[in-house]
Amino acid sequence: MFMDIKNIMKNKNMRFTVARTELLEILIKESKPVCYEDVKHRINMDKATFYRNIAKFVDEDIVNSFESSDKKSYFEMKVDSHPHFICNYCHSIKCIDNLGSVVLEGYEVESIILKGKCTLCR
Amino acid sequence: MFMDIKNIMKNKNMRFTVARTELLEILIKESKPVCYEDVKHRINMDKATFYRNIAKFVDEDIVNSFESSDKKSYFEMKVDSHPHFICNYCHSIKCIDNLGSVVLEGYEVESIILKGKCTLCR
DNA sequence: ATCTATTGTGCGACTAAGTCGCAATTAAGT
DNA sequence: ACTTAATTGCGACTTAGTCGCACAATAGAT
Ligand SMILES: [Mn+2]
Ligand SMILES: [Mn+2]
Ligand SMILES: [Zn+2]
Ligand SMILES: [Zn+2]
Repeated sequence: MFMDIKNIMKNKNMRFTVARTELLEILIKESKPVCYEDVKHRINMDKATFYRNIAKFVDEDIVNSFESSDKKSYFEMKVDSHPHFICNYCHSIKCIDNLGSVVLEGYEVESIILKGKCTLCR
Repeated sequence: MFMDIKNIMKNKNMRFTVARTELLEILIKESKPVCYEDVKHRINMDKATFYRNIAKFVDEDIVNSFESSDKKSYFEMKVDSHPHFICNYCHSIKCIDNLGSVVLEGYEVESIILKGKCTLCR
């Protein structure tokens, strides 16, 4: 795992730093998308450092991002890309595995977000 | 149309005001989701007035809302609800009509957002 | 038509997510 | 070890959206 991150960095021509290692470790371990607040709660990382590294990860296709109904951005590793359900009422985010593939002529669909009322809220 | 808005307000037990009429007229005429900036560009309406009225419309199920990749909220009349495609690169929003219905067991899906690369950006 | 209770509007101050410039630090190749 | 370019952390800044409050407008009663 430690070695994995070092290799990812090498492949993407990015320097192997403590901040990036800690951030990627959280993203890899976590099974849900995380926001800056989530990361800050676990490790000491500056806002700017977080957002700049995340932007680079997104740029390098390592990480996916989307905006939730709580007006914050959430981030997740891009491996095993899947849809997400966001509750408009409690703002919880659920990863969805059992949804047929959605194809849209002319567009390159990178992520799918379903919004509505979750199991607990209805 | 003018009468329609008055009736909507009556049915929802909301006062019939100039601000609400102007805002609903824009939402009804517009064929794309709009943000505050879009509305401000067309009429003189205070931010607080806009967001408070929009929140009420959303609450009363007249209007749908979602967050775009430009970190702004967009709003659209709830009639003829349909999915939207948001480009992660140019942040354009397209209304999608030709997509099969998505059903998710246990959840009440209110809106569907597809994100990715639009026709122009790829 | 006027009066009154209640709701809506506009303004300015505020909040909070995210960005930017800059000086200090660190990674990585020689 | 040395050098150079990339990265980090800090504080200032930007901007979408919220809040409190004084004033204005609505809708119903008289
Ligand atoms: Mn997920
Ligand atoms: Mn639409
Ligand atoms: Zn919920
Ligand atoms: Zn585009």
